[in-house]
Amino acid sequence: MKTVPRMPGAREVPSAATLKHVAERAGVSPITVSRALNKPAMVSADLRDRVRLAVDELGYVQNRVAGALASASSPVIPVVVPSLSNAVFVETIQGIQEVVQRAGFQLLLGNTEYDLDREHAWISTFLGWSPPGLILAGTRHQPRTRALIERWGRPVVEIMEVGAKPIDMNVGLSHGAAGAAMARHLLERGHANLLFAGCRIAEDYRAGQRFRGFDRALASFGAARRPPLTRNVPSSPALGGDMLVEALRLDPPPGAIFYANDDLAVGAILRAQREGIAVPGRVAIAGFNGLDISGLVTPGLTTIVSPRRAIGRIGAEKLLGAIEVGSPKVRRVDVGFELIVRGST
Amino acid sequence: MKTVPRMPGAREVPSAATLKHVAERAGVSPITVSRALNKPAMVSADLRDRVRLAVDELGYVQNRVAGALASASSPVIPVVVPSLSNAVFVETIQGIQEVVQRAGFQLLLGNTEYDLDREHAWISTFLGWSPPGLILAGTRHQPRTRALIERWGRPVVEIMEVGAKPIDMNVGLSHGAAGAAMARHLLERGHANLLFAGCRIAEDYRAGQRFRGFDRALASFGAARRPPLTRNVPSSPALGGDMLVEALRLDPPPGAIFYANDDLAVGAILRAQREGIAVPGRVAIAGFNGLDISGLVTPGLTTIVSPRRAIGRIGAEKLLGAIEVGSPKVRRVDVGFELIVRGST
DNA sequence: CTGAAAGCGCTTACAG
DNA sequence: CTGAAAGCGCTTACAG
Repeated sequence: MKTVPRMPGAREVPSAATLKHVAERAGVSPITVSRALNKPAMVSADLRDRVRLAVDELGYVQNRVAGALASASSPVIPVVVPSLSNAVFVETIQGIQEVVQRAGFQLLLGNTEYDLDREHAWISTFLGWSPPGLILAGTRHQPRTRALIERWGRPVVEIMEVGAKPIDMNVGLSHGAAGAAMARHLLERGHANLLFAGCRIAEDYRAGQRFRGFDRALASFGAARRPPLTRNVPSSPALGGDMLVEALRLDPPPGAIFYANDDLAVGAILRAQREGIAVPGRVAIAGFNGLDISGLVTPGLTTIVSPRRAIGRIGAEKLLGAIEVGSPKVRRVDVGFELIVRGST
Repeated sequence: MKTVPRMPGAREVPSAATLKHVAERAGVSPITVSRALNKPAMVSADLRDRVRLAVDELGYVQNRVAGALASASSPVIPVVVPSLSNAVFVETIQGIQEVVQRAGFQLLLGNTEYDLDREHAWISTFLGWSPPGLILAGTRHQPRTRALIERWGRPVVEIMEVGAKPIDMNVGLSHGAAGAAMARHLLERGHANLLFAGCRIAEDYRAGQRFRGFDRALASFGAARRPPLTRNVPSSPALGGDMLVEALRLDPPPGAIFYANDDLAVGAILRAQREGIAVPGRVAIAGFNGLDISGLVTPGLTTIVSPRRAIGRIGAEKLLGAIEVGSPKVRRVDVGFELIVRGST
């Protein structure tokens, strides 16, 4: 392989074909090659074919970095999420991926592990890539993060929950309303001493919003309220089972448990089954998210379906729309939720 | 906000602080600012502090694109996987993320949906980002893809299965050996008429390797062999249940079913429970992957644990090692697997 | 430990 | 529909 000579600004790297080489081979200018590749409609069919041929012959791979520097915009969409352990975020990312990939963008993924300092670091790094827009899970950020994004000035979509004042656009659902809906359902079913159980509900503040919506609804119905049962480790089915056992030792024992998510709730049902705890006879169990497996356990899990794939898709579509034609009229989309009642309550 | 004047090569964009602005403010040269940020050890503590201060005052965000172009290398690690629906790849990605993030790299994620044309497209695009290395799930690629990567010449790790001839480095396990181990176990338990059940085992060729290892082992033990039960849709717990029902209608009905993965197998156990099918009395059930939930269903699922998080971690570590100090001696790591015997067999 | 010069490989308006 | 010139914001060796 050829190497470029050592000169100021040069590095010792096998020299790959560049636009210039393709242009020479096709007998056109580099500009024409650039257009044939990026805006084929602007180039005559004849030249387009000659360029295509030269590209194939040379095995030319476009240098996206140079393109991004020259155009001050990269074909990437950064997505910042708080966790990958939770299937919800993975499915949301899939929804985003579906849409942005079709539009020729790549996904840059940042995982904050529910740490707002890390969120700031990710966003700051990502902005250095000159992306045309940004997708963030959540509406809670540090003030400096918000300031950074606002100064930056390009389109942003905050997804998952609908929040008080979005930075730009916002797609999600009301977790407070979801919690309230579950409280009403459990009371209507005649359960008493309702308990909320979740993990890290300070960091996972959407779970906290569900708890507060749940708790306020209990108050409004005049039902007994109690503090949530919490653990400071990530959710898992095994933990949901442990928390069930712990909850049943409380005095009075809960007549129903509303788990912060289906991972926990499914684990509770499996544990109940294993230990012969009657559900919902002794204790009713409900979850949140509507994971596929919630319908397969016995009894089936009553849960609330969060349309997370749709959140990803709609969020990405709004972002792409704003990138292409400027920010839209509708800044907020509440995708709602659906209560699915099954045997567990 | 200020905008730059319209000139050839310039775009109408609010002008953000650049290295030059930071340099002016700190009273040093841009080179020094670059070093203070990227190689702080090369700069005196005094200048480092002045630069830091200027950076904060101006809210300077490093332009990674320009840095990548100048240095012919981006701080990104592209990762190409065949699916995100499968928890296995998500956990592998988490293992990779853990390691590369600590080293200051970002993850570029490509999902091929088990389509090798899309794999080629992703890799081709990713190479245009000048990454220092590449992580690919799988060892099967189109010849043109292999040629592209080999010409490129930087470190590559192929993960998931140990394959015949890695492009560069390889971390995974032998899926054939895993299939054989499960066949031996089921035969030792006295089960007969063993059946393999999976989805899309042509595209998901690692599942195919498990089947072939399983099938060859049956042959070597003189046990009855039969074609696999397959479906041409993605795996899911619900589908595993359906396939159980279908399998039991075969003549002769299987004494044990080895599912291609735990998603299917867990679904089969839940369905068996719901329909009162005795496991393992009427039919034994086994899976592959060792998902957490496999230990929580009743009966517990016999499965093979694939150390996927470790595969991600080790793969990323090998890649970073090769990026820093050149390709290592050990090109292949077989991480092995573990058979976990529970009540379902 | 610090700096001046050159260059990375593209794309952007403008003119034709 | 096509092209010449300038510039994007950094980093790389080299010299001091």
